[in-house]
Amino acid sequence: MAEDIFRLVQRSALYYKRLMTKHLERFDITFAQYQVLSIVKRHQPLTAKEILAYLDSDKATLSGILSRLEKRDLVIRSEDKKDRRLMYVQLSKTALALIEAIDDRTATLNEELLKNVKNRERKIFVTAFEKILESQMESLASMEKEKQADTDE
Amino acid sequence: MAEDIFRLVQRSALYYKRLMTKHLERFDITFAQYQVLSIVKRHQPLTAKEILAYLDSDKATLSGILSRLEKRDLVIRSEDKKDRRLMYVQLSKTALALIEAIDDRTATLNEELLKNVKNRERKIFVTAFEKILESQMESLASMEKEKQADTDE
DNA sequence: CGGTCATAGGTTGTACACAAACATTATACA
DNA sequence: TGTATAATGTTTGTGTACAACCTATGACCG
Repeated sequence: MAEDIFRLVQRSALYYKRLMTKHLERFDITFAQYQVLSIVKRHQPLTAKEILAYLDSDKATLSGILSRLEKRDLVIRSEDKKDRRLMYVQLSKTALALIEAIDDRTATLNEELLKNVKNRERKIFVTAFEKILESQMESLASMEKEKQADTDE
Repeated sequence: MAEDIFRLVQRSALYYKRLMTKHLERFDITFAQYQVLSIVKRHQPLTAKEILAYLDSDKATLSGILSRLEKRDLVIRSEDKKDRRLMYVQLSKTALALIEAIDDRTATLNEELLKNVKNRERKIFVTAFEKILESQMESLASMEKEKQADTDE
């Protein structure tokens, strides 16, 4: 039972990623790139670390994504004059137009995917999901702690 | 709203993968490898294609996973005498013992993650999820069809 | 039989997830 | 002020997702 639920989650996430990938194909960007560009658009200018907080992804991964985006002139990286460890990220004009063009269609697609789920169900769905997420985060944290203890011996 | 729901799905899938990865670390196998080994254990011997049907993953990905598992003597690949295109996969004795050791703990972990979600909620959750999955599959199929049409011109 | 087509699987190339090691710059504090 | 420590990002290496291409084999049909 519990196992089935997590299989559903995994599967749905996989399908969603595939859908978005196909959806974004004609704009020639990947799902991960789109997510980064969306965050940047909403909060720019912001640092790599701040992007990570929104996406909770990994700095190594993000670094690669930003490099590819920069190479294609979709983002501009510039360092902070005061704290030179910081990298500020901004969208290029091309990217801004691109994201705006995509966002509408994405919203439509998302609604389409939920068309058979009634509002009442959605609420319960979200509530249950939030509880699961919380447990997952707790579990992750306690596992990290264990590992820490192991490393310290 | 719809957007938030899919963010939840993505996030939960990500966390689950991280959790399982940490959980499996000490057995020195990855989540994907564990999934493959589990399927094989339950249905062996079976062909690569059959594994794909259970996991709905990709043959290229599976091929790599099986190669790594074979190199570590966790699975045995052998071709069918009658139809020499087919590759049958079986677990080694080591792998069988390994999976049995892991499965119990995994079930416990899964239940743990759902401890705050009541049975009634679970049912609605699963129902809603199945509807979403169905829409996702439809959407994917129609996108594939579009692409097909484009290719054909 | 021979030719075409379909099927099972592997190979290659790009992007991503993530751990681990690294470089650079800030900060704390003796 | 100097030195240890922390914080921000990049690099490198392994495994995975997936498209596109390739190989070998089987199936069908004239």
